[in-house]
Amino acid sequence: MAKSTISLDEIDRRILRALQQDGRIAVTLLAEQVGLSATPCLRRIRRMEEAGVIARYTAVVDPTRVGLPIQAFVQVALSSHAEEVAAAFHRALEARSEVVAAYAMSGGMDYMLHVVASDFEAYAEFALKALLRMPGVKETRSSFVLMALKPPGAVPI
Amino acid sequence: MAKSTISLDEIDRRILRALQQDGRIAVTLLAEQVGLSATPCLRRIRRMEEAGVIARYTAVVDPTRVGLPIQAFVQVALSSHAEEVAAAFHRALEARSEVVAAYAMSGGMDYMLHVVASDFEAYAEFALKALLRMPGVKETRSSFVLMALKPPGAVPI
DNA sequence: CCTGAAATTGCCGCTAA
DNA sequence: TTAGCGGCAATTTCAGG
Repeated sequence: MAKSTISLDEIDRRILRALQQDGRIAVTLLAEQVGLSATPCLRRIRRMEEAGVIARYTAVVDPTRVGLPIQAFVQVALSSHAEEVAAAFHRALEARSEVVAAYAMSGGMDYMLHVVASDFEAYAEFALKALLRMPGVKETRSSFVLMALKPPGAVPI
Repeated sequence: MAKSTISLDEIDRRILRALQQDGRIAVTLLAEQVGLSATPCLRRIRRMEEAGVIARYTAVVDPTRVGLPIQAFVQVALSSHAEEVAAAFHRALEARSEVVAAYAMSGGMDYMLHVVASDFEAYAEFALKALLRMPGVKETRSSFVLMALKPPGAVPI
């Protein structure tokens, strides 16, 4: 896991597509699909893992099935952009597991957060007690997910 | 993969945590970690897969390493909320692989899209030629990702 | 292609309602 | 007693050299 872009040929891309579609596919089967034998196929996978192209493997858990039916996107503006304030805010985000993704953004608001919660009460607790009290937070704007039309999926390769 | 919420005990949750952390972990090892033998552990995994708790397994590909360094969140408002218009819009979204995630939202804007692109030109092409011409689209507002602080990660269980 | 390890399945035993 | 759950052991398939 390091460095910049490495070059990928068509076979690498096929491997990535297959692994995005099924992260637990057997290497043997995958090799067959991409027209390789298992050994070189595995070598390519390892190479992409080490280059950070494949960041990790994960089971995609449906939040609505595990008691987390509330999802929100929250835009956050900081009052200060001093490095120290930003760093403290980042640490505060790291510590909250409700925040499943966080991005620094261009434009009016400084951050975009993706948050899950078990109910509105839990969400309110997070928004009012945790988020608004994080270092430097000036303003937040929450929008709730009504329906996931296209759940986080594969990157086009 | 169907139905509503099934009940999960502490062992199920441990399994989910481990599988979110490493989607390719060997069942044998996982079983050991959660204090079971492989057979019941695998049975629980299968049960959660079938219940849709585990939606799928995937390799997490870093878009910046595969030539897709531009990411944006786009809010979209439709001019009509007629079911037919919305359905056509949903289909149009499905067809665009740049759209890696899409949600119907509460509040001012109707949708939130997560979009990846190879460069600003490609993004502009998508935004102007594709998105703005999708059925019913009235207004869009794009914000670009400057940095992923917390890349899409595990749901807290 | 080969060897050890893992996944999977059948079968049995235990426990609680 | 029966439904549910866990474990052992045998078999098939896979990972990695």
